[in-house]
Amino acid sequence: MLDICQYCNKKSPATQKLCDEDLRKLGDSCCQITFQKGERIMFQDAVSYDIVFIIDGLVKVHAAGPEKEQILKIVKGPSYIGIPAKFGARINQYSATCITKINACLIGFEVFKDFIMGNGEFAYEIILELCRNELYYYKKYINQLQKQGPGKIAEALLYFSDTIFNATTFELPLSRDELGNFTCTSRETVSRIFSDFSKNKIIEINKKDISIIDKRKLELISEKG
DNA sequence: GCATTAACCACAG
DNA sequence: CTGTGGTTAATGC
Repeated sequence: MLDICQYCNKKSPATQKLCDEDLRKLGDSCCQITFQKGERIMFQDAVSYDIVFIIDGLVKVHAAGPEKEQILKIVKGPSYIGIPAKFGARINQYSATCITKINACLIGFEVFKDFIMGNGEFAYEIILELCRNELYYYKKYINQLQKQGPGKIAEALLYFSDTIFNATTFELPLSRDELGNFTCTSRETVSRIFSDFSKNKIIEINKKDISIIDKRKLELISEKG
């Protein structure tokens, strides 16, 4: 039982920097859980307890706005999701819901903090992940403010293709409504742009199965907004 | 003015 | 939940 983390072959880049003793300490505070699709793993407005590490699977990070729930990010494991929650505030500022079945580790905050305090390499890996996140948000911020519909959708499709699935063919993990929310347009706009892209042979789409046919064109649309 | 873009509404499948 | 059509409002020639 104490060795669960030592022999785990799904360590994050940060935990790979831990020595055996620390891994044993981590094992004591860590518990691995499977969540089913649709289950919520973090609740906005609840007290945050643990750092959540997604081993595999897709998670939707979202928060309540004045009118509706806003999808902030789609996260693919391996990735931490509870770090800003726990370090930034006592109360969760966002929720996280599983899009697919996922495996996750819940890590005790104190232990996690001890590693950051005591292990520079561990801390460095965590900072790397947080910085990449921040840069991603900068980019998404500009995308959403300055691009028109087709640019936003193209951007999202490329994101799924390049970052999430590493494939030109994939199953869209969101409904049209959710994709509209994620890209800051409406579900109707998503529908129209999809059929438009399809007519112009940029993508092939059948329900949620998407194939990117003309990636160049998609990149062009995304760049030009 | 006129064209473009996209949200909102409504209705059908 | 989706796709489509009409309407409306904002914005830019």
